[in-house]
Amino acid sequence: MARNLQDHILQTASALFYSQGIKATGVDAIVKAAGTTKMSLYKYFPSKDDLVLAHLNKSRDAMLNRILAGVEQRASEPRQKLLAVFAVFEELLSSPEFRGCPFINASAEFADASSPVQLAAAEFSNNFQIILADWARQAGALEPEPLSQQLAMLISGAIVSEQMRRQSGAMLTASAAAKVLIEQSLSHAGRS
Amino acid sequence: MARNLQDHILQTASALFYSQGIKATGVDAIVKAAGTTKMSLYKYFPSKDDLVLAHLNKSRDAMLNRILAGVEQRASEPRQKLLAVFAVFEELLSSPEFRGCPFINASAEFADASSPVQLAAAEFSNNFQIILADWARQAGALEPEPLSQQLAMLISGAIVSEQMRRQSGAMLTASAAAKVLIEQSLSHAGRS
DNA sequence: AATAATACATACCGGTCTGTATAGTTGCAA
DNA sequence: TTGCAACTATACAGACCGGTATGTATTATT
Repeated sequence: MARNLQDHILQTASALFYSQGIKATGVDAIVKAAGTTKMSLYKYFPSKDDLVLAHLNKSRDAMLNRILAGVEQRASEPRQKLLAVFAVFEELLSSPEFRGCPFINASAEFADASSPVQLAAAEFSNNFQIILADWARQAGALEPEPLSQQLAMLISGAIVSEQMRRQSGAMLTASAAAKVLIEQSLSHAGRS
Repeated sequence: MARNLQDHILQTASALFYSQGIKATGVDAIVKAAGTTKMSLYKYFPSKDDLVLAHLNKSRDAMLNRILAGVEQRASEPRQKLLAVFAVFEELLSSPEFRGCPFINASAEFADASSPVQLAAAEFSNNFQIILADWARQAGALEPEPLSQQLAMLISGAIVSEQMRRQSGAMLTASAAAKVLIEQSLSHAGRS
């Protein structure tokens, strides 16, 4: 299954952290689910915090890769990519295992603003928005940053909406709003 | 300060729950901060869960009242009200005590979808959106529900964006997007 | 066959969690 | 003055938390 024990522990912990929450998941539960012992876990991850950060890094990479791959197979032109992102997230939300955004959730669980967890969450948020801004720029948007931030907010909002009330069709409604914002932003660019 | 002990305990707990997170706040900390004892707390709130739900109900009322009052003093016409909501939230975000939305955070802390906490979060989300939909309807929007959902998602998205990266100016950018969406929605209505 | 690395088993540590039991103190009202 | 209710004080129960200590079995390398 897993190439080595370290990866296996991280994968098990990651699934539990996401599905049950980080603070709600004890080290004992991780060890039991992974079929190993605390000693082995603490050999690879000196503390639970280290394991949590590893989980967030892993989730960040997985999420960004999934977004990039999903968009790449759906669209080739920058403008279409901006819309394809919503289709990718629509797919994510429709999974029964969906439990919100790992980073939004982590940010809510760790209140301290100077926590490494908050930093990791902010890092993902930044990376994601840079990707959107690049596409917006390539599409010819006059002001790519505001547009990309707006699209990111629509996606975040749809995620938390769907998290609180399933089957609300939030991402489709968000996608419709995105269409309007993109069109308006690019038509402005065309005029200049 | 507080009219009676029960209210005082609830108020103290509410502040701690919001600023530190619910699971991160122990009953002992609440009791100590309120200057009372566990026995008194458990007299009025049979369990911590009851206290948490009371906190969410209190927050829901406070939030809805603040939104309604803030909008009322900023705008009189429905269309302006839809925009005034963003100004109210902009004010909320600028407070140094801002720590995100109590309901989004609670929803992230309690993973179980059937938890009463999730239900309370969904209830607030519903109430808020009904208010927005009413205004959208009064403003003459052809499809008030999608528009109100989109505005709500922009607000949620701006909240979590600001929570992860302070001073990002998210609510202002969200407000600009709202202007476009409202205008587009109402011009469509005018055509019919 | 000797060695070293890897993982397991089990018991334990101090501390914190929610919740309770028991006893003492205050203030007010009949 | 007596009685009663509200509140306080403190100690404790029982479970769980993150993390550690000690020792053993398995496996691969040399």
